[in-house]
Amino acid sequence: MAGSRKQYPFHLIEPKWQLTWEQQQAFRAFNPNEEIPANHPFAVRHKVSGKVSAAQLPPKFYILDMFPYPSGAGLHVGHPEGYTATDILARYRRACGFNVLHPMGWDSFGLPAEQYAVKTGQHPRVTTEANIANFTRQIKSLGFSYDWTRELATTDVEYFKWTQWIFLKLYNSWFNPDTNKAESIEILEDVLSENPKREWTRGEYGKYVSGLRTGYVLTPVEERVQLRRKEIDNHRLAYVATAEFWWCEALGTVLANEEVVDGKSEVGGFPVVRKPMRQWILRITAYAERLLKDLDTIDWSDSLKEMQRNWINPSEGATVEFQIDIPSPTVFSIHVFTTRPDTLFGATYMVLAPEHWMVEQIIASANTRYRVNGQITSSTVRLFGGKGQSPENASLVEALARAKNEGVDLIEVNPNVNPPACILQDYSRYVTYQQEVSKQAQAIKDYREQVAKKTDLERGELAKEKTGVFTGAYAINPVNGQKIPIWIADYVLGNYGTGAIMAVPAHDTRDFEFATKFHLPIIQVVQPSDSTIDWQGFTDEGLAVNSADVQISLNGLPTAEAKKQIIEWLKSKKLGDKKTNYRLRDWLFSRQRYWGEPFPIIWKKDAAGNLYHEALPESSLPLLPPPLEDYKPTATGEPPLARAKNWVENIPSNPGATRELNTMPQWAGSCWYYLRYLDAKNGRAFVGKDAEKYWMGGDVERVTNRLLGEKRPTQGVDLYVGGTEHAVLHLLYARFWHKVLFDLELVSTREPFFKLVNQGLILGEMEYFAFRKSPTTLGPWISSDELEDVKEAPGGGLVGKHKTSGEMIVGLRLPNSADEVVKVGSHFVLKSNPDIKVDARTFKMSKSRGNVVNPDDVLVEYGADAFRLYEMFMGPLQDTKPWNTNGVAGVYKFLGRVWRLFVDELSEVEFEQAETTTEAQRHGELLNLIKLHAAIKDVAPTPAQLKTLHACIKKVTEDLDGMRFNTAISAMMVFINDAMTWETKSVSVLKTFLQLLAPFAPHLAEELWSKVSGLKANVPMTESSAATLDIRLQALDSLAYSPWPKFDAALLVESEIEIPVSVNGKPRDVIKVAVDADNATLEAAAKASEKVQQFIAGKEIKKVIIVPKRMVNIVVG
RNA sequence: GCCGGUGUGGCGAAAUGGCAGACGCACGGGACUUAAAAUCCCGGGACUAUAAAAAGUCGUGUGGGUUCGAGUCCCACCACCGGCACCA
Repeated sequence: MAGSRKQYPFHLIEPKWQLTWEQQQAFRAFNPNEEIPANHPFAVRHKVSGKVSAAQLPPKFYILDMFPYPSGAGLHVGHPEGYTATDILARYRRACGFNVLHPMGWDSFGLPAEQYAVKTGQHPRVTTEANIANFTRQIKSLGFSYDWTRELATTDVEYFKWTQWIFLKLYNSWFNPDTNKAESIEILEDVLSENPKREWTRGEYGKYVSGLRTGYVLTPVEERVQLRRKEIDNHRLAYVATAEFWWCEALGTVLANEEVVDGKSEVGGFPVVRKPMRQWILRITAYAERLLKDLDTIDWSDSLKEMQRNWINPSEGATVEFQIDIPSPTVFSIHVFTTRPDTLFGATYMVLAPEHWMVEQIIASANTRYRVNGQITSSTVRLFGGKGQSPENASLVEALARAKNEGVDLIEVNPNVNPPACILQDYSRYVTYQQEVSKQAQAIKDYREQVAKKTDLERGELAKEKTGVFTGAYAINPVNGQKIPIWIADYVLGNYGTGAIMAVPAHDTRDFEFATKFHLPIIQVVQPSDSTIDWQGFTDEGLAVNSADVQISLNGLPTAEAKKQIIEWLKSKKLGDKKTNYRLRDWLFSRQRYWGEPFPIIWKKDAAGNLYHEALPESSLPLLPPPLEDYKPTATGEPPLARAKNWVENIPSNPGATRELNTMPQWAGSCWYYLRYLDAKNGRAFVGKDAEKYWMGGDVERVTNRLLGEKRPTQGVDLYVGGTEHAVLHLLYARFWHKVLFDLELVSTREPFFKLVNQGLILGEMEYFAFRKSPTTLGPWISSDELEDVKEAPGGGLVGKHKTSGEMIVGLRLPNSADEVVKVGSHFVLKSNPDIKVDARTFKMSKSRGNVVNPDDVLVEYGADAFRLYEMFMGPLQDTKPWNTNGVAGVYKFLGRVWRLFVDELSEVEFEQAETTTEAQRHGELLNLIKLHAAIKDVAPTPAQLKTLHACIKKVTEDLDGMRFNTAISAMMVFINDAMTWETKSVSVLKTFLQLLAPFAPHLAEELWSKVSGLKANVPMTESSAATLDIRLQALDSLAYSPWPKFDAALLVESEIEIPVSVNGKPRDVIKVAVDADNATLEAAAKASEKVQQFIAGKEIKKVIIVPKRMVNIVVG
């Protein structure tokens, strides 16, 4: 194809129209009360200008792309796939009369720019801006109708100022479980304050009041302040917790889980250790239920919704409290979560996660003893809750009294409950316990160390065998009083449920494996309905057996009923309750990076020396990152920001305080960018209220989409298109922030994205592989059908197992497949040796494979319109599909046919000659040399032409509504194939066709539109100045804003139609009948057919099925 | 293992339960040309049969079922792709 003659001068047409659109600001979207210039095509089309209210504007259509990370590699062919789809729909909706918002921006914080900065010392902003410039050039060269006045980058100071502002909103809010929404933290502050502004003692805030205001009256003031602060901080939507991370001493940095392989750093293979670090976390789990439920209100694909559901993953079950059997001063009971409370009778042991806080308590409990003889000692008081505690507590007084009376000599105090609880224990039992636990203490310690070294992967999918150790302690099964051992094992995760389980080995696969390995008892409590199934390891539902005690019996109950009854029983005994657990974890929100939004947080010390955090006021935003010379983390593992000592320690408003050193993750900026587009230049708010209401459809009056005539409200972004890689994280995080903003009445819709479509992946071109024995020594060829389990091999080839010999055979890629491969029958073989079949397959595009297609190259050769058209013609938007350069040539040829339908060949030759003799700058003017084709005339179209046109309008319109771009394009090809045969071509028909083509190939359509429009000088002259007139003329006849054509069904009606006739369901002939022929006529015509006669002659006709206008089926015996 | 999706020519694909393969690529043939490119026209599911045409049989991953009629609906299975994965 290279070097061949151009199908049409796209190299001149495309820049010309891109410049025109930019100068006209043709695709600017207007907000309510924004000044609309009278000569803008939007003003002309909708007859509005000046400042116009939301009610006077046409209905909105917000169509959004997932904004890209501007990487150094530039645009990938996958980006324009989604962008073209949204652009086609934006242009279509604009033609339909909507006020279309179609913006673009940059998700520009990110690791690559920072890594480059670490290497070179250059500020990441420099790289980022260069990359944005390159992306902008590439995207603009594709002719998308973005409103560039709303462009934003998450790294813009004026943008991340508001990202920080939203963080402050999260920091200053808490989730009230009673109202099921976020509320201002001020409410909680007031509830807990010594002198509340309101009386909060009753209603939903009662528990906080009694917990902190009345329960701690005896503690000193400064401690009360501290406790209150702790209570408040523990409720914020943005909170601080200490979590463990992989720390690599040699690299001086924290590593992500994926960067750690086999306990060593992926880069360099240095040792890594788990290190606890202070982190910011967002309380997304509070929204788990709403994030799950509201999925039902939005129009996303099932698979996408399912992915989100899986991620949140609710499981319904119950919590159960197990008392610890052994005397211990601080541990009284362990709570577990189970989805099978009905199997409680089968719980034969318990397992704690190795990192469970109670494990330490168990070890510690063996090393301390508290013995009292009815006397208050200093240690009793310390146990009780620290200095200042008073022995006046009723529970303690009573316990002491009983200890004296009953001669029991040990008191346990649990200060973890409020008020502290006391129970009596037998000292001799305690000693036995102590010995047992001490024996296990070393094993526990060793095991925990061993587990800490494992990666999540090793702990999870790679774990072949269960491991664990006995703690020495026992618990009591509440339902039957059985004493069961407490183990620790890493198959129980610390961060799910309560971090502890009741093990029911008979009916849980994992517990069964563990119990088998460690010889723990296995008791059947569920009977499978099919008695041939072994009950051991049976995890399905059945009937409860062996599940009775004096207090309750579940025997004979089906699982569902057994669950219900046991939960009721647990509830009545205050030992447990129904509970839904979510797999969703809180969102770790801080990163040890430079190139991210700094937290508007400072750290202070109170009088007692306790560190606490405080938010900076909104007025201090934006908080800029300090300039640095070295972007690496410090040697002590502090984030890079710690290098800016002056910035960190010298805070004018807060002497003595220090700044938070972490930054926000890349997800932060992308959580709300779709809101900023609505009002991108607003300096006073993250988004203006009117703009937000109009574009998000939050105004109740306007939720019914007038133009679409749909009853369903279209709230939020009307269409959001992007890749599946963001199916979970980005889309979940953004929904979470949106819901918080909704609760705080900062946005007016519950969900951000009403309709969402995932574009499919574009794979590389087809590659062919031939197999041979020992390829390095050019061994004999082996046909691919002699192999099985053929897989991708490192290095880009394939490897498979020989079916008979079992030998591993390597397949090498054939670099010149067109020359080396030929098709024979249903498969490909080597040209040089037709007995050898080759393997043909496609791969993901990747740098290492060398199969990446660069859009710039395609554009040079075929132009933007062909590129756009091809990406849409490849197949359904959502499907994964391989790239095929020949396919681009195919649609390019189609555009050439469109061009040749319109233009005069001689004038084109003239143009081409002029191009060779004229200097390059003046080439654009030469387009005027090209004349319209002589066959195009201002005449009435023939009925046949009208039929072809209206069939095309119908198909394209319906396909656009259904986002079936590939079939819309084939409909246009059908039109062109037909139109090429017409002797005279009506301008009106061709103009209408250009309107259909315009969303897909806007440059070519505009160029031809301007040419055919010149044919009809139907615009009346006015007295306006020449310049205005020129713009007005353009605006009046703007293709982008010309109303979308409507098809006339009456024109599509045929007088005669062909319908198939089948005999016994097999099609035998086609008959031509009048369109309104009745059934009798159809039947007669069918039977009269000669071909049909051959099959029905002499046979009994049992039945004739007639579907009017569709088919006739004759059933014979 | 669990969940979701997809299986149709050599390839990308199309078909409200009603003529399977529209449209395009690749391929083959022809026209134009000194020639090539470009363009225009024609032909392509497999098999049987035939000089050719007509014709027939089989065909939408596999096996069943519903129906006058199934790529489409139902049941079971297989393969591939994607997500989750010791989540109690």
